[in-house]
Amino acid sequence: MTKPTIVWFRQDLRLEDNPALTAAAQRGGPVIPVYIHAPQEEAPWAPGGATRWWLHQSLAALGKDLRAAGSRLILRYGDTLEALRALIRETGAGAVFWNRRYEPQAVAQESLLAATLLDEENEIHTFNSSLLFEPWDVLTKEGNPYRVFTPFWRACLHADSPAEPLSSPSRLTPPSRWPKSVKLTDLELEPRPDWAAGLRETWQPGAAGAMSRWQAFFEDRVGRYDRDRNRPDRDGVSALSPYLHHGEISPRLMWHALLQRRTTRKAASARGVETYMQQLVWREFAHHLLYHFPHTSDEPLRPEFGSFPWQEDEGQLHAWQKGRTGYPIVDAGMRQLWVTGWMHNRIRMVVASFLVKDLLLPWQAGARWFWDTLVDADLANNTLGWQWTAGCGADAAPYFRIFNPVTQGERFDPHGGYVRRWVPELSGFPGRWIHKPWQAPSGVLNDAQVVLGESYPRPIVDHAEARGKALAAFNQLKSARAANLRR
DNA sequence: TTTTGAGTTGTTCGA
DNA sequence: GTCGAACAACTCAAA
Repeated sequence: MTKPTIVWFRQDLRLEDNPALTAAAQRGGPVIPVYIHAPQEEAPWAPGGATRWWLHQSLAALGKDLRAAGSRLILRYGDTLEALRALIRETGAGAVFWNRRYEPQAVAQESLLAATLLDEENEIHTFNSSLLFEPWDVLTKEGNPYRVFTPFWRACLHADSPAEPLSSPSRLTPPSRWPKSVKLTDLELEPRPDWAAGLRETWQPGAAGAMSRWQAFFEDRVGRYDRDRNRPDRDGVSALSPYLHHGEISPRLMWHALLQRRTTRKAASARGVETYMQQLVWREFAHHLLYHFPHTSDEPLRPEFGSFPWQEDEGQLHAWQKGRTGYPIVDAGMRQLWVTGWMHNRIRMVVASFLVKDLLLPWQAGARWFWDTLVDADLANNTLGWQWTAGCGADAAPYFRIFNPVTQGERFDPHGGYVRRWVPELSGFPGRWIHKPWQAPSGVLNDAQVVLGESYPRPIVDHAEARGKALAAFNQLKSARAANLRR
């Protein structure tokens, strides 16, 4: 009789297209699904508050899905190696299967685990469930990792297609006796005091929620994604990022559906489909970059940025975090993040540019805040996004590209619907002034019952002035580098 | 080895 | 109001 196989779940919280689970099921013996909560092993990037809330709901959903397949989800906490050893001992399992992760801490942890477990005469198999391509497979002709998106994108399109998605195993053989599991609440993932009301109203974590959101997006909206994706006042994006991060939907499943749609549908929707595929490849790019440049979650990819004259200002950082900068589009984004654990991508760029270029605060401070507040907090995506904005990353925005928060607001939230939704004290403001209330005539302010500096803040910096300072700071960096080169 | 073409997402200024 | 140019070189990837 085949010994039991342990399937160690992490960021692959689904049954469909889960290679480790399917392979374990195909061995024919009992399958023991387990999740081990060990945040100390992820330091300094242990899951933040919003992610932990999400994880709690997702583990509940995964447990339910496993029960429907005749199985269970065993929960443990503490040291991962010890937990796996204990399970092997308790169940007589002879093998541990898992889907790989690609972040530096996870890679190091996995190689140590694999070596130890192999040494103790267990069978180990690892799989790829989260990426379209392996980071070591997409390389330039020189054999180096790509640092520019467009050639990376072309290389992905020309590479062998990722494997077809696997269907869920219909039934998982249970062990003769289930090992003990702690209760989900024992993992203490949910916040106390409970601040998660906005998250609950916004999201349905878990594979079922992922699939219904994906299907709605794929049927109705992906065809005009190229046009609608920059409009935070519309439902133009897929909002699948938290599901992708936790592996509740398979990027391969999405990729194959998109590829097929691109070749069979008319040209009008092809552009939307391709633009969305590029977003999946950006996610891929981010993961490959962090794999190849593991220090970049904390340090700039371009070393000269190590001497950038970042400021330190707790008050301004706090105003940014809480959405009280006086720039409505920035404040709307930061409050959407605080309430829902998510922010529209266009607005992420706007608030990030504001932190880094208007306030000259270090991108790491922004990355850390996002890490704690986003339900989709993903080390690779977060790192790429912030380094891109700051100009110190791969294929980064040139330093003189400084977003004007008023222009961005007027262009992408032209009627002010997004601002009114998230900044209720401006809900009576007319569209013409909503992105620059400090310029509004006093009659407009009176009608909207807004007293600047009281009910809504005045701008904490003057953008034109801040822009000048940022350009000067970047110039300083440039001359410092030139001096270094001469030395 | 050298050369060449190209690079997610912007803003401002002046004609 | 609209348009093109300037912003500033630099690095990457491929031929």
